[in-house]
Amino acid sequence: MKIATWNVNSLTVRLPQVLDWLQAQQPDVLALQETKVTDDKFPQDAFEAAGYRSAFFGQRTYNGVALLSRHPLESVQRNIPGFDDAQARMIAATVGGVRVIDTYFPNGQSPDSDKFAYKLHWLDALRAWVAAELQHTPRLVLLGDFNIAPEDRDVYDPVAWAGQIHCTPQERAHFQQLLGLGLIDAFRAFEQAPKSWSWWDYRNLAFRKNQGLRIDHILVSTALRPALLACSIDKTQRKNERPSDHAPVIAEFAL
DNA sequence: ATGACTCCCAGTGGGAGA
Repeated sequence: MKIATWNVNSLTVRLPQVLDWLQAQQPDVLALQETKVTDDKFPQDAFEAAGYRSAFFGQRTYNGVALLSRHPLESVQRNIPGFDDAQARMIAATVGGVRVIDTYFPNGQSPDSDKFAYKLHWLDALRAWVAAELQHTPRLVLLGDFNIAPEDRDVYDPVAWAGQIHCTPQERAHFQQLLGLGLIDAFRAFEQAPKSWSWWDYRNLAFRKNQGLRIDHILVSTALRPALLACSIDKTQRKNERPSDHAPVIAEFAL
């Protein structure tokens, strides 16, 4: 079983690439972020023709998440229960007995902004809910665009980024608290090349210079860890003519 | 370097992203 995540930065713009990628990679589940489409405009038929069911939760202009799956999507949950949120940032479903939680963490803008306070509150709510979900379904995957670079080795220039958004001690502490629930960073469960990123700024020829951050993650519960076979970032997508600024991350399981 | 790019909604510019 192959489970992947990809921030597509507008599904309207990226739909042809997503369809091509599904065809090439044949993931069982693909979690999308920043779809930026309302539910009435979600391209459900195009995915169905490609062999994928979908569950989606979007809004105009910003945010928006969706799950594509070759298998039935059960117990679909949109946004964090009990957390009043005007932004579409989470969708979860159970696929083959695995709870799959697709998240688009708030960006946070800068540590002194209201958006940063919102990010921290959102993280509190997410952690509490994921803890409860783990009790209910121990086989769980939490994946998506976390907008957190967990360690200095996940940042191309850790000195320049020290204390900046994505790299603040508060955000990194939250990431560690998520791991503390009984989750493993799938990418770091295997040997990886140094300077592995999942996002590169569109500006400054950042991709060509390999100046990026690793902020897209797949966290796997301890109950599912024995089945985890591999985890990788697909950099080839960034070489498209009109790429997303994020690359897909893929985890493979013996399931 | 106060920037650079891309997307969106807009409308001949500006906000947001990360």
